[in-house]
Amino acid sequence: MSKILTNRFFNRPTLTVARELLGKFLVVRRGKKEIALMVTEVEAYDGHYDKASHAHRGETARNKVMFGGSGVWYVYFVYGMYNMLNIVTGREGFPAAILIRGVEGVVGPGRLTKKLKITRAVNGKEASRKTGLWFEDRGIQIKKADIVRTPRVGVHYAGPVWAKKPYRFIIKSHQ
DNA sequence: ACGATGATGAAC
DNA sequence: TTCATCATCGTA
Repeated sequence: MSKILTNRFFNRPTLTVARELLGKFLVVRRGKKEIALMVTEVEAYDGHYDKASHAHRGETARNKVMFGGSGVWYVYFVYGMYNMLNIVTGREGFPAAILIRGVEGVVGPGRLTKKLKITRAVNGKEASRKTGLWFEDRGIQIKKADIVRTPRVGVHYAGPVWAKKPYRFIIKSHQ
């Protein structure tokens, strides 16, 4: 039995959602087929005060969906090559999102979007069946003891404090 | 260790 | 309008 995750799930503290997103399934529909892969690695970007977050310098054309309601995709293009897939969390007006860094069999945020053909076309759209890209709870529970937390990757610019925050969550058996 | 490759945002 | 930077990855 599987349940589609909605605003109800994402409209909570970002770190809580990040931890609970491990073990859930990212589902992408292509034609008649649905591909479901378990989420194994994520990173939280939490609030305008988070110096590693795009939202730290205020709202811009790129990051505006982070400031909106939760349960919405935030996809941006970086390094001239890669789309990064995020899901917006927290209440409207509070800029936060979770970067999906890895799913079963695909490690790395750039590889993930490339392999699943996820582009900025879904930016600002709801994570739902209608969009063709969503999350499901398929009953798998990841125990706290089976989760590793580390600093986030590639955020040296955030300064010593924020670069070291343990906002990256990985399923131990997938690290 | 480094280059690919282009959008972004801040400075000018 | 220019310019440094970038929530990365493949090749070496």
